[in-house]
Amino acid sequence: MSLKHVAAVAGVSPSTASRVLAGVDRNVDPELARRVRLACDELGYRVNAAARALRLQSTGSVALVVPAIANAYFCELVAAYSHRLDAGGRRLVTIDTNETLASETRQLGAMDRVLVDAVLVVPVDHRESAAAINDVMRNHTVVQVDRVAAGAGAPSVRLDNAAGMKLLVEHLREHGRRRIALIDAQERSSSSVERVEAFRALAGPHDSVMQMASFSMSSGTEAASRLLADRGTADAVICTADVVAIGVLTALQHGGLRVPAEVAIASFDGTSLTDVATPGLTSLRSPVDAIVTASLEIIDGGTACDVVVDPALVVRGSTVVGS
Amino acid sequence: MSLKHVAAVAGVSPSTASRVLAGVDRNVDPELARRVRLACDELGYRVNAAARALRLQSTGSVALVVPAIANAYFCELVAAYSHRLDAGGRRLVTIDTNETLASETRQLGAMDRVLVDAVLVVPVDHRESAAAINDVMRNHTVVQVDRVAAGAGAPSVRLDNAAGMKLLVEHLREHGRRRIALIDAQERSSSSVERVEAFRALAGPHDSVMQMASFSMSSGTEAASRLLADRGTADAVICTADVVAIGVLTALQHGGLRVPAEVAIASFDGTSLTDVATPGLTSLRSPVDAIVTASLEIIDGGTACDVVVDPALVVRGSTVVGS
DNA sequence: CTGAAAGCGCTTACAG
DNA sequence: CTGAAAGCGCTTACAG
Repeated sequence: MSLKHVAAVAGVSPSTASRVLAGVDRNVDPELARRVRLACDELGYRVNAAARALRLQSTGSVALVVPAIANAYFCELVAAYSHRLDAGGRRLVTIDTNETLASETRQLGAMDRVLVDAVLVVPVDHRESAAAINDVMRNHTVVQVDRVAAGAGAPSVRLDNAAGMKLLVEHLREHGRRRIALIDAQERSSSSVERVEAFRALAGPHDSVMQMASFSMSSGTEAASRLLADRGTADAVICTADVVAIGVLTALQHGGLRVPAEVAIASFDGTSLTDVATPGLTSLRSPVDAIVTASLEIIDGGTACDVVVDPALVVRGSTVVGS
Repeated sequence: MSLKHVAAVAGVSPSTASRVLAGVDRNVDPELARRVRLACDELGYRVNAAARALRLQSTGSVALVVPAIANAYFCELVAAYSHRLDAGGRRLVTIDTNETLASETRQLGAMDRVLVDAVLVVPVDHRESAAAINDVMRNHTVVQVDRVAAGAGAPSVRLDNAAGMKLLVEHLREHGRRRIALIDAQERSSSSVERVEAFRALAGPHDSVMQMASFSMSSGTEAASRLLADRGTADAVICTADVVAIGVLTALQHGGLRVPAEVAIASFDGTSLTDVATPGLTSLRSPVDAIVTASLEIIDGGTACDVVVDPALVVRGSTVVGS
């Protein structure tokens, strides 16, 4: 099962066997190479990951530590990183921390059992996540993505949440909305903190904030039932995740409210979910490709900077009739 | 950065330093232990994953290779495995193969760069995936989950798809449906093959099958628009994924069809998505916990058997008024 | 072109 | 209780 066995069967030294398998060093007698490959097939040999990584001091893998892949936005991030790394002969391993600090701490603490060159992390908590992140940094290149933890020494790539919120609120104001309900979740995440703060700064006396348990469609339906309970309180809704917005949209419609006539709905993220509802969902498209590019550049280039990317407002029928 | 440095700073041998850090072997002079821990903190030392794994011949990690985490069912699987392993001091690393054989082959081929003890794989293709799976088996304990590939030598844990389809069809028939449209995707997956085959065996002259591109809500909305185009063709829909069913349900309602009065909708999976729509979605609840338990038992026990689990029909308002 | 040797960083019998 | 030594499986200068 080891290279030594293969070499023995092929009648060569481990050095030669290694050269053949690595594909490096073209200068190997074709006949010997053939024997090595034959021996591999016979023995069902596969190189040992740990030994190889120990020797090379590198792996081709990157970890992405996300709070919850059930959130469509993180799904999109996973897909984008996975695709990009795959194209470059590397791979992504995703680790879910279930939006809990305890699990995040455990998972980051155990990164020394996972073979990766770098760690991309979406911190669960805007304060408490710092310790675990600083810990992983001892061993790994780390980049904070989408969210940050105060006191964490890792570079970051994130959205300009304040600018995004401003785009959404101004868009709704332009269309006459004066009673906007912000529906948020995971209030301990830095993005929530930033968004809620930006919203309050722009809010008028009739605007309000509602906190839900999680970024999920069911949070959306639950928020909608509260909204329906005091019908008329809100003439617009902003969700901090489009997966929530989809739930809100369909549930409000079922409750008999006309969208956007009676209630306008808009959200952050702008994943492909914005297409599935009727009407389409006005959202803030996150430049996922730019985020992926910037964070991988930090990892590969070793430059430790903080990058802020701009969202773009995409107007659809959920806020403006016929869009 | 290595244990040798730590030992040097603490004024002990690497052996002693290792004993202190591993926590094993309580018989270490408390004073030496203190010095070792101090040195660790000072130097920011963290154990090297590759070296440790090479020495111990084991890691505490398990890989789950899924076709697409955008499918809510796989999200649920990820969450369940992750939670269970986390509780046992192990961890899950998830790898997405994007429902393509090429990516799956690359990812499985590169499992020798990822540090895991075992690989749980949901094969993309019911035939072509076998080669890559047999390859990984050289190095790893492998279990096929949810789908299988013909010719793959790995044990498997899966749903009784034929029984599930029978439950759904009979339920719809009992409620008078005679024109059932089966909406499927990923027809090269073993689960699709089994489900479509079971459906055809039960199908009458007015039942039909529609194949979509992917398991996503947008596939559902697209399928719905086709259904609406020839209104009256179907009086019931079975989706092979509930994420698709949610798309179908909301889009059909927007198209003016009453559910379940004019069209009944039911699906496989039974994830938490079944709650978010109105009416609730009748579905075949997959026993995710049983799947997780069975597959981890195979991994841990080393027993190589094929396990088939039974789905349970959960009736909601999408097929029977008021359920 | 090929092989013997060193070494990646760790852990654990083994001897003291 | 502690340390010197061996070895996990691989790769790559180095010498030939």
